Amino acid sequence: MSINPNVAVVASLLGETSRSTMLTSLMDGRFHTASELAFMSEITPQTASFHLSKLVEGNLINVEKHGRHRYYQLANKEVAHLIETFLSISPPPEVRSLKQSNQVKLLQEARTCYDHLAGKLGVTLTDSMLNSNYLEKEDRVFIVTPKGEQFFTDFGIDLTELKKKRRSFSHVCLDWSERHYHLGGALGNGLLTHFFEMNWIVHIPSIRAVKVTDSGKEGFKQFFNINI
Amino acid sequence: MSINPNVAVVASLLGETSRSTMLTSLMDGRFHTASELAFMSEITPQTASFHLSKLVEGNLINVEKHGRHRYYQLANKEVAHLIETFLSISPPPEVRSLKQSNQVKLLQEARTCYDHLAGKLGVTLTDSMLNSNYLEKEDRVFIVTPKGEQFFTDFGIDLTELKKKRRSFSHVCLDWSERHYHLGGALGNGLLTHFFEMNWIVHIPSIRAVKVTDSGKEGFKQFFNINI
DNA sequence: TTTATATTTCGATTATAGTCGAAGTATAGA
DNA sequence: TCTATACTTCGACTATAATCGAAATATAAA
Repeated sequence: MSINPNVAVVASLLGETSRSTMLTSLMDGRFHTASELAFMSEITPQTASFHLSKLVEGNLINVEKHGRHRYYQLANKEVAHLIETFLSISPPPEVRSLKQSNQVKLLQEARTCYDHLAGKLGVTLTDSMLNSNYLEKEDRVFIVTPKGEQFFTDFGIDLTELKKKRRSFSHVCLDWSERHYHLGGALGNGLLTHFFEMNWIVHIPSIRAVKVTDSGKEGFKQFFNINI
Repeated sequence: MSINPNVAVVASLLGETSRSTMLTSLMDGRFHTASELAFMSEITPQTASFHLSKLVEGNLINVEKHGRHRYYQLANKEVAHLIETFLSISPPPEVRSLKQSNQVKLLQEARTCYDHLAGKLGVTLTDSMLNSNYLEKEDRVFIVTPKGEQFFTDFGIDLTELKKKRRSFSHVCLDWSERHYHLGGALGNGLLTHFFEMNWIVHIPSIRAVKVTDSGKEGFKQFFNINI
């Protein structure tokens, strides 16, 4: 029977890898569904459900039910601030072997973040589209300019089709390893899918890293002025 | 293989009750020995040793070896700030029964903190001694005034004896439930011991709370002008 | 209505962290 | 030198948290 505030109660919620991954994913300030969070932290929906109810119980996140989806969000700014403090003092992922060290390098270079492109390639690509005035950043979303509409259509992306999808069309996604944002949402996913279709990038087995192929190098240079 | 900073590594160190109690105890900014910290978190020295090495490993605390003692301290201001953030958002200890609720009330009223008096009584007593000019607060220690030396001697405390002890003579101890400081160190312990000897206070079994006896009520009124 | 998808609940398994007793090392003090 | 104290290491035990398969529930889509 102690009398001090129980620090361990909240801290233990953050002290588990799956939960801390979920919370870090929620640091973009957006709503995420249970399945998204499960996928991002590489656990089954059952386990995610288990963790999410703990986080709700502990007042670290809120949930809104819409149809069969549950939308989760960080509970308040204090929680976001707490996680930010942790992110700033926490060590980068442990590297115990040459293999892991190489994997980290590959992941830093180019990887998928949920269902769009992240890592240095993701950031560079987003910057390129901003510089070319295909996109304009507005707070937490990216707006496709008229010039951009033309470009994406020519490039082979069906914007009308993407807009139909019942999900965020185009939003800013924060990347805590690069400490910079990149393009997410349906458009981010559309581009990623198209890069795979055109064989510009290929999956690297067992991790989320992707590798730019020779034709990809040409393509990124020609269409986005990116040298890889 | 993730790429984000590993929040869970640090958080899990805080997410265990014994360790968070130790860290909270270290929030007074002073050095504490392994045995002190073991006692405060109510675990054996072996278990404390186990936890303390984890905390050192995780760069949350520092250790200095002097003779057969190990002196532990929070590693830096960032750590202190982190724990402070947690203390401010953490819930008070869980109360699951009427019995526990009563225990919390008793602990709030008067209890021992390591080896001196804390709770409302500890704070009131310290305030009284400051108001009567027996003590003067200077940063993190209390200075005994000439008037205070006279008082403590008359009261039956052997200051010369207490000063001989190889420990802090008189320091400020922070109390996170009262959010206020009180007297700790050899003098704090000397007073506590004397209160027990004179039967002003008695232990309440199984918790660290103490109860003021009838003669204690008279005594505190007469010597310290405290109404209980 | 039927089928597919999102999520939760239940039950069982597994891994591991916290715990302490026993024994060891190091230092202080007599 | 001997004894007491402070602390650590080792080994074993235990409780519990994270995990997932299977199955249930709720909603959307066809």
